[in-house]
Formats: sequence, C-alpha cells, structure tokens
Amino acid sequence: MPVQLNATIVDVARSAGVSVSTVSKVINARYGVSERTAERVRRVIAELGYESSLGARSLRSQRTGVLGVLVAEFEPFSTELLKGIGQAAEGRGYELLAYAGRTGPQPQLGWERRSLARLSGTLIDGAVLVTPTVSGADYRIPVVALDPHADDSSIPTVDSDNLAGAELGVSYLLRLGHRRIAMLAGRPDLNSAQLREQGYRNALGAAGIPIDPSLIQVGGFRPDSATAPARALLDRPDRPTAVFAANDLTAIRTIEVANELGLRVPEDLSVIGFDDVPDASQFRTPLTTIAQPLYEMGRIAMEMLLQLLDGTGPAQPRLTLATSLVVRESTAPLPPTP
Amino acid sequence: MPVQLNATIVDVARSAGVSVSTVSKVINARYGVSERTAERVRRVIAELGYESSLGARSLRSQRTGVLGVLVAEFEPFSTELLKGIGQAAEGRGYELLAYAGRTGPQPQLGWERRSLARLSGTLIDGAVLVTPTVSGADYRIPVVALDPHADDSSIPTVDSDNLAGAELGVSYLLRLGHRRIAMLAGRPDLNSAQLREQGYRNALGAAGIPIDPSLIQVGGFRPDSATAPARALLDRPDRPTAVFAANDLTAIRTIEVANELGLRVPEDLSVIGFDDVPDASQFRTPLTTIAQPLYEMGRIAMEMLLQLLDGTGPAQPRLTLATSLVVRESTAPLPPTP
DNA sequence: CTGTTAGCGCCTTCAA
DNA sequence: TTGAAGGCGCTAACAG
Repeated sequence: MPVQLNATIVDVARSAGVSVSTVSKVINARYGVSERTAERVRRVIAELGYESSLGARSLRSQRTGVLGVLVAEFEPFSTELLKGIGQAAEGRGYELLAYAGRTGPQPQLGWERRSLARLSGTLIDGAVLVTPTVSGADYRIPVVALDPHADDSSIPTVDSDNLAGAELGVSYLLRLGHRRIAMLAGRPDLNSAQLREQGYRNALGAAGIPIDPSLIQVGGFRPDSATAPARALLDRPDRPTAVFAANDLTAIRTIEVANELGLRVPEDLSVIGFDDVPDASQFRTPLTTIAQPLYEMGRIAMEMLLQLLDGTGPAQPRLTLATSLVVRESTAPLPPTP
Repeated sequence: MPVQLNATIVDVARSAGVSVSTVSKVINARYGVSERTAERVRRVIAELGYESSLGARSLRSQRTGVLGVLVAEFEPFSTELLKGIGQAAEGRGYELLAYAGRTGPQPQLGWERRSLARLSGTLIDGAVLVTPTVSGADYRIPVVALDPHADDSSIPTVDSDNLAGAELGVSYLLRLGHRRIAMLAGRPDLNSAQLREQGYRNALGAAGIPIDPSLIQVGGFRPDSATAPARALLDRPDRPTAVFAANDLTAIRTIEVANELGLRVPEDLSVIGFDDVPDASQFRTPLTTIAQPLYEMGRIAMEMLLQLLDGTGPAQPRLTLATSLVVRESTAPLPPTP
C-alpha cells in the first residue's frame, strides 16, 4: 500500500474527487453526505493512510479527544503516577498526551502554567497537573491537580497526607532510639515540602527534642541538588545518626553520599525517604520510606478529570489519601553508645 | 499579575501597539526589530503571561523543539523506558511529548503509524517509537525504534537479545530439574514474541525434550488477554511444573491464576517472566525474570535520536543489548516425584 | 447532498 | 525597522 505519511485532507479530496469539506464531514461523521460518496472517501483515506493532523484540527475545533498530563520531567515519581492515570483513562475514548515542560536543569517555577498555555485551548481537552507549583491561574479547560506543591483551592486536587506521613517516619526513627535526627528538606517554597518539614518538627517536639537548625538542610527534591547539603549534614564530627529525606530520590542520594564518606547504612546511619517510588525498593540498600499510594492517586485524579468532562463533576473537590510506613533495610536501631 | 491563559499573539500585538509580525519576530529572535520595540514587546508578553500555541506554531514552522515518544499505552514497560528517555533528553534543549495512541483495549496493529501521522510534520521534530508493530513506513522526521516488534531495517533500532534471553530463562528452569515446561507466548505476529518462543524451543531442543504443542498458549503480552490461556495451561491433570511467560505482566497474571486454582508458587509451580519491570520485584511473589536493561535502552534510543537531529548520525544503526537472568522467588527446584 | 468561504494562531515573504 | 498579506491543515457556517 502506498503509505504516504504526509497526506493531507486536500490530497484525499483530490484523490476522491470531492471537496475538502466533504472529506471533513466524512471524517467527523457529520450528516449531509451520501453513503456512496462517504464510502469512496473512506476507501481513499485507507489507501493513502491519511490521518488528520492533531495540530491543525485542534486549531479549529475545540474538542480534540486528547487529555494532557503535564509533568516537569519524566522521573520515577511522575511516571508512577502516569501508570495510574493511564489505567483510569483506559477505554474511556480519550488519548493521552504526557508533556514534560521543564526545559533546564534548574527548578523552574510555574512550568505548568507555560505548558498549559502552550497546549490548552488547542491540543488538549483537559489536563492533570502533576506537582504544580503555582496557583490561582485562570484555567480554560478542566484541570485536576495531583500532589500540588502550592495550595490552590480553585481546582480539584488529589494528594496524600504529607504531614502525618512525615510524623510517622520521624516517630519511627525515634522509636528506634535515634535522637539526633536530621532533615534533608525539600524546597522551602513548596507546600508539600513545608508540610513534611512541619511533620518532622512536630514529631521531635512531641518527643521533647529541641530543633537543631543546623540539622535541617535544603535538598530540593532532586538528586543533583541534594548532594552538597547531604554532605554538609554528614561530613561533620557531630553528625546525626539518622536522616529523614523529603523524598526517595534525595534519600537514595544521601545513602550514596554516606557511603562515599565511609559510612555504612543502616549500621552507621539510618535513612528514611518519602514517596515509595519503585526505585526505593530496588536500590542496593532497599529504602525504608513513607509510601504514597502513587498509582492510586494517579487513577483517582484521572477519574476526577473524566467526571469533570462528563459534567458529573467530582464528588469531592479535594481528596487526601493516607500515607504509610514501609520498613526496609535503610534503618536500624541506634546501637548503645560505647 | 493578570494571568490570562488564553492570550494570543494578537493580544500581545495590540497591547504593545505593534503588528503581529513584529511580535513574532521578537519571539523568534529574528533580525529587524529595534531594541526599544523588542523590549516593550517582551514586557507585554511577560505581563500577559503569553505563550505561543504549540498547535498553531507547528502548523507554520517545521521546527517545534519538541520530541515525541510514541507508546501504545502507559504501562510499566513503556514508563520504565520513558525514564531513560527523559534522562537522556535532559538539558538538550528539547521538550518531550509522550503520546499514548492505542485507543481501545484490543491490540491495534499499526497504532504508531497513526500517531506518527497525527503528530509528525507538525507537532514534533523527531520521535522514539516504543514497540512499533509495523515496518516500512516512509517517515518524514528522524525516528528511532525502541524494542520493535517487527523488523524494520530502514530505521535505527535499539533492542535487547530476546532469543538469548529466552534460552537463558528456560535453561535455568531445566537446571532446576523441570522437564514439563509451558510457554505463555506473546503475539505470534510480533517479532520479539517469535524470538522468545524460538528461544524456548531451542532450550528444550538442546535438552532433548520434545515440544508439546499443547503446552504453548498465546498470552498476548497483556494481563487481560493472558488469563484464559494461563488457566488453560494450569487447569488440567497433566499440568506443567513450570511456565515461561513472554513478559512480566503475563507472568504475574499466571501466578494469580495459579493461586486461584490453589497452586502455590514456587512450591507447586515455577514461573519466570521477561522484561524485569519494577512491578516484577514488587509483586507479592517477587518474580524471577529475564531482565532487559530498560532504562539504558531508553537512554540510548534518545541519544540516537539526538544524534540524528544533530546530523552526526548514530554510529550504529542497530544496537542489541544483553539480557540477564534475575532470580527471585517465583522459581524453585522441582521436588522429587513421590 | 455538495462546495465555497472564512477563519483558528502563527510565521514568512515582501513592500513600504 | 515595520506591517500587510498569504497560507499551514483543518472545521464550521452558509450557499447552492
């Protein structure tokens, strides 16, 4: 077959001996085309292997049948959510377009606004925003926020209990006997990071342990930005015996840094993460971590979006799922000081 | 700030008191605009929060700065590749657009051709095709095939050694003492599935074991399509003592079916998969499997694509990576028959 | 039932 | 240095 990947609607029209608008009507199953003509057009479409251009089509019609998933980048966290999102979209008549909008290595505030502006109104009918960092924008299409880093009461949201999760993790370290517990915090401007740090403070406070500010370093959620602060935390005589990291990737990085410094995990240092991405369990030192139900969160966010598009609307504007402690091998009881 | 998510180039032009073409020149850093005018336009752009529409822009200019990753759907296999792809694209000046083009639940042959036709020439400058199923199309943009299911010598390809991997897996089962080994095959029309089945046949042949055709069932790579054949394999008096599944997801499904039938894995049945997706290690019965270096494969495919776009071209038109055996808990030695 | 016309938002000649 | 005009591929009135 003469597969011509670049055939346009004009090629089809010419080849079928009709006008472009007739072809358009056939494609979109509009009334006003005789079955004979329609059949002929369909045959030509098949012969030419014609597919309408998403870009051109979306420019004219408001509906494209494509839903967007806007992420900063494709890393373990977002791709895990993506699986749940994809599962929920299965068989619902939409195609999925996941867009990674962060261009540079620096965290870029508001990348999701940029991505949305580029895609919305044209390419996609609705979107799931993964860890959006700003709020208050005036969205033109149905949008659901998934694990937002900034509060935005104006849009339906799915997240998990960051505060309780952090308390859970630090409490566990306390139960293991640790007293000198550091925090490799996320970005101070992000809501979820603030909550995790607050949970850390709460747990220590409840145990009557004063906060040592020098034991709180900003790791920024990304391995590359976590290296220096992790080293600052560990490369000192009065180093902590345990570290609570704001997410798994920086927790893993912390273990790597510890190993470079000759420290064994968990014998010399306990490390606990947050998220429970698949990588956490597969790392050479399987990571103890606070699990977010990522797959489930993705699934629910897409359900909400579909309901928004249905017009049935999400029953709950905001859904916060529970977090849980997963104990693996990066934590151990504090040995009695000799 | 008056964040107006829908501002167009016309709004910017009017607000800045210039023509659209001037705005366009500023956006695209073309010559022929005074610095004073350019500055004013830039300020208005920032004020309005304007972003050019990807759809509209791509209609006119050939280059969009966006690379596509075309997948059938977002499941553990493709998302694992996506991580490697994303990693390799990091900081290279492109944005990534992952498109899931399979609409229905049925496997659709040639979905990638459809997706490509919808996106290429317009929205994306190049693409990584994940597990494409047809070959021979005339691509208009640089394209790399990742784990293709059909041979296509016309485009650069990254895959892993399916044949050797399958031999490795079945040989391991033989070494454990199994003789009655079933195969839950992939789709007979797909190249990779054929190779895995061939590896199965080779290993049995080398051990002098005749092939029992009734022990080969088509599972089709997807959990839902694997349920019935798995049951057919296990729900019979002369059931096999081990099953080699064409991929992890159907291997996991096989274990679930076995459990439903009251069989314990690995005590009553050994199961081995293929791929080593993260889910394989996290399943309640951690899966013994043949590992493909998925992350690495994704990384390399994107490198190749970038080289294609650079004009430096990939040094190798086809790269086949090695597979390896990962022993976990779904396999056990065959107990001596009582 | 069919074709003509007018844009969607943007970029690119080409004149002024 | 600027702007007007044309057109990318497509859909949606509106005529015929």
